[in-house]
Amino acid sequence: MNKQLGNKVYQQLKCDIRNHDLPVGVPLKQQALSDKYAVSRIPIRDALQQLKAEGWLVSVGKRGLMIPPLCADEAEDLYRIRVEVEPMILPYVIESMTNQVLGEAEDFLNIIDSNQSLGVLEHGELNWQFHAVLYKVAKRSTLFNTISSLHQQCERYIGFHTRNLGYKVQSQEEHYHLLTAIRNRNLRESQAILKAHIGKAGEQLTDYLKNNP
Amino acid sequence: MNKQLGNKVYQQLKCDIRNHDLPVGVPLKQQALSDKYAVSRIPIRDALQQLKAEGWLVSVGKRGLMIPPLCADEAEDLYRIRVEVEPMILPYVIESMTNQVLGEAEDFLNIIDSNQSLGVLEHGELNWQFHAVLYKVAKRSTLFNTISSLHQQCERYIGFHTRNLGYKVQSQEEHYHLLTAIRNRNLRESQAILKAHIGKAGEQLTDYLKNNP
DNA sequence: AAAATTTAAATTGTATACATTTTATGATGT
DNA sequence: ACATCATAAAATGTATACAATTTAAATTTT
Repeated sequence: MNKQLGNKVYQQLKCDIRNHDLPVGVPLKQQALSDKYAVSRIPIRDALQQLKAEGWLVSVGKRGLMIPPLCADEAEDLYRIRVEVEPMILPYVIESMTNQVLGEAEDFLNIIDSNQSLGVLEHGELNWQFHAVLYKVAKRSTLFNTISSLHQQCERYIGFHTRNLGYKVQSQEEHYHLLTAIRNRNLRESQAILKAHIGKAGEQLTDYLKNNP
Repeated sequence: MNKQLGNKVYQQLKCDIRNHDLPVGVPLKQQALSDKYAVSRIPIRDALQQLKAEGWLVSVGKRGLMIPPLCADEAEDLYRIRVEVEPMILPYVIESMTNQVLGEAEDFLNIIDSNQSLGVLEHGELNWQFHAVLYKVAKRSTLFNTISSLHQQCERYIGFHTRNLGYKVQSQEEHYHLLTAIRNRNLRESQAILKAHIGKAGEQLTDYLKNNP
């Protein structure tokens, strides 16, 4: 299961969708993509199907696949689910936490702090890396995969609220608090911080989307 | 996006996996499946990739895709997530509920009651139909899709606890209670019933799996 | 002119053939 | 006997070619 071209197309398309470089709501044509990326339609189809399975594309009748329009309801649902699900992994995280992993996580935060003018995409990626490195020590693959999937679905929306300089600063503050609570093996507090962290981001994003239809 | 053969293979494979008719943990060979179903490898690959995206198959290194072994931790995580997520849709369900949908849902329960000796597969399907018809009126596609995906991932595990005759009776009782609470537009009670309904099933299943390694 | 039917173009699905990669086998050397 | 490397076999990834389906256009009919 090592699709080289298929994977390349998959990555490229996902990147284009994240950057809003592709038209929303119109069906993608396999032929056009085949020409654009200079590969046959087989790897194109592989990439499209995978993107569909992950929610980056949705079918539009029998006409093909399209990039779904951004939707306040979707963002609201995704963040509200994350608020409930992500804290569920923290007991296992705290149970198995090591100093090495705490260090790795802190490194990600420092990288975000030091690079003042980070692109929206890079910031989102580093943000996920921070959370992921903590979640991974839990060794609960199902919980982790579910959380990871939710994060992926949120990716198209991040950037609408991370553009505010204010958000970035506050978000980092919450990250450090979370890290401290986990280091102290304080489950209740870490869960409360994470809940608030996700909930706040979700509310800001949802408000923005509702006011910019 | 209308794969006729691919879809047929997908359905058949999923059915075989659900019925535990296929060996677990060994990589599937595209060639063998191509011979078995008398179609080329292209639709086979489509089906495999879709099944992988939905968690019915997982990669085993670069050797291909295999049916993942059943795992108590996975069942535990899935049900605990469902306990938190599924009640989230009930406010919207109650808000938009109609008598017609209530009737449809009740029909499904009656079908389960009347057919005394229902196969595990059919019972699971009808059970989901009951929940789905209620959830659908909420018109929250993201929440619904997430719930649906979680249900799908649970499907391989159902049957381990639905074989007990006792469970079926109790489950139906809870279904009728849930329906009544929704009919009365009683949000708190309906959420409590649903939470308990899922939580109980999850515990029974997890206990069974932990005792039968 | 509007609706319905037919025809042509475009698009997707599938099969076959080939290329590439991976895995297994066996030879070689120490 | 064990490890290492070379070779062959198997399996997957990709391209091209063809078939079936769907969409659009054109024609006919009322």
